[in-house]
This record gives sequence, C-alpha cells and structure tokens, in this order.
Amino acid sequence: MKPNHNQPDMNVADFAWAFEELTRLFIRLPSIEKHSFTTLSVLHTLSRKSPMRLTELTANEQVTQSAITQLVTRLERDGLVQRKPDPKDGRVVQVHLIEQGRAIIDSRRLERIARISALLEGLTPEEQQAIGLAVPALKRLAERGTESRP
Amino acid sequence: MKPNHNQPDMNVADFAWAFEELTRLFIRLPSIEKHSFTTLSVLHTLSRKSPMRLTELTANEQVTQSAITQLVTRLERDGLVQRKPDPKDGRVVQVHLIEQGRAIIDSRRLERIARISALLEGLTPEEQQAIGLAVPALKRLAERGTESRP
DNA sequence: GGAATTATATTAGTAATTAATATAAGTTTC
DNA sequence: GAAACTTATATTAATTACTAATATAATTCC
Repeated sequence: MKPNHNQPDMNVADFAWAFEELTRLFIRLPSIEKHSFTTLSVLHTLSRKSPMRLTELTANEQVTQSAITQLVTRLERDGLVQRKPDPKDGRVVQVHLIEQGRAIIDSRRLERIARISALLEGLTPEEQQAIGLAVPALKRLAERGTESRP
Repeated sequence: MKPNHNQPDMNVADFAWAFEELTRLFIRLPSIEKHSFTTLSVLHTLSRKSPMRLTELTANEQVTQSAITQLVTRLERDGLVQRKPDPKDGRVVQVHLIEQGRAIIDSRRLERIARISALLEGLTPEEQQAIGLAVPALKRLAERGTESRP
C-alpha cells in the first residue's frame, strides 16, 4: 500500500474501480444457450489450454474435484468436450475441448469485443489513444497475473 | 467492426483479451466466507446503490425474480441486508445493505486493489505510466457502460 | 368501481454443488 | 517385490440454488 514510484495510489483504486465496473458489464452476458457460470469458466480454461486433466481443472476452478467430474460428464454428454485416456498414465483422463465447445467461447469473445468497440466509440480520440497506448502494458499485466498462478 | 478512427482493430481484441484474463484472476478470489457468485453480485450492486427494490435487483442480475426473493431472504437471515417497506407504495420492499454486508464487499475490494498493486509493481515504470495515463479514459469507459444499461 | 398493471411471495420441481467415501493406478521403501 | 503411501478419478447422498408457474396484494387507469 506504500506509494509506488511516482504514481499516486489513487490511480490503483480508480483502475480497480473501472475494472470492477467493466467486469460487471461482461460477466453476465446473456447467451442464447444457457450455461452455468462454472461451465463457462471450465470451457474458457480449456480454450486456453486443451487437453487438461481433471486435477488441473479442479485446481483452476474453485470447486471440488467431484463437481468437475460431474461437470465434465455433462459437457461430454452435450458434445462440448471429450474425455481421452492418457497412454502414459492409466489413472489420468485428458479432457479435450472440441468444436462445439470452442464455438461457445468464441462467440462470447466476439460479443465482448463488439461491446467494447461500441463503448470505445463513445470516447474522445484522446481517450481512445490513451487506452490504445496502455494496451501493451495491460497485456503484460494480465500475463504476469496468469503466470504467477500456481 | 469497421476500423475505428486511427486505432487499428487489433487493439480492441488485445484489450478484450487482457480484460478477460484479468477478470479470471479476480472473479474467483477465494474469500474466507463462502458466498455464491449471485450473492456477491447482489451485494456489490447494493454497494453502489442502496436501498433498492427487488424489481431493480432482478433487472440487474440475470436471474428470476423468485431467485432474488429467496436470495434476499437468505441475506436478511444472515444479517447482510435488511428489508423495509416503502411508505409511498405498499407493494414495494426496499432492500438496504447493512454494515455486515458492506464489510464483505469492502474487504474484497481491498483485496483486489492489493493484488492489482502487486501486479503493477512487476511492470516497468513506462508501462505503469501508460496505464496510469489511461485510467481516466478507462473510468469514462466504465461509466458509459454503466449508464447505458437499461 | 372494475380491469389491467406492478411488486413481491410461495410452491414444487430440477440442476448444481459439496462432503465423504470408494476404486484403482502409480510410487516408494525396505 | 510386496506393503504402505500417494495420486487421479468416480460414486453416493444430502444440500443449496435456481426456474417456471401461480398467488396475493397494492396501485393505476379508464
């Protein structure tokens, strides 16, 4: 909480606030198909890395391993993912994201990009430029957060 | 989807990506007390405006009015909110966020600020400055999104 | 004053989640 | 190389969260 180089602390709170509000806008994007929050989260996780074993998925989401087993069972029944055994380790089940599952994540991603674009158009060119210049730093910030996760 | 002034489209996708990744980092912040996603969302909504009537809350969250009635009942039982009748309109119930409920949101907010601070410290001064300069524009972006919601 | 509307509550059924336990494959140790 | 331990997934039973449909009651609008 100590001041951070020459950036006053106030900025962090404002940044967090903006982030919080934007999150609210996108988290509950109404989809045509209804999926629970955890379902979407698992699909999203798999969209970043597939296949993954159940244990990895369990570690990523804040639910029990049993919930993941059942969720993957439902996802497999609905044709969004596919279970495959690991030839190296007979205990392991690899969960693969397949086409129909990936389509769900992709469409939500496009929807999100479209809404951000619409919001950006309402800003002044200077504001747009300020955000544009910050994007590489924001990417780095996000990458750091992702990596630092155990 | 057409190019937007002199900012190439690529930026929007990158911005959305960074945003998406950062969201993942914070959405599942493990709390000491366990509350469902919708519970936290309702508390957060109330932290921005309290009191609110059930109908308003229903419109904000993507759940049914029945779910809100039941959720508010649980929140009231747990001492996080308080129902009060509206003297002007006998049909209305005003839901007030009270101390213990506000504390939950405040503590999560502080946790979020602390984590963002920690991430920012890993960036170069130039990157930090780029984000700092974009914060006012990000705030405006978030405000626009908030207002434009019905 | 009766009809339509608005705001909340109730009920009954379904889906999602957890805690606890089971099964089975791998690893280690002596 | 077998007993003890650890790791990975599955199963079961109970609980919680959610929806759809319907009820109740106050308000508004001719």
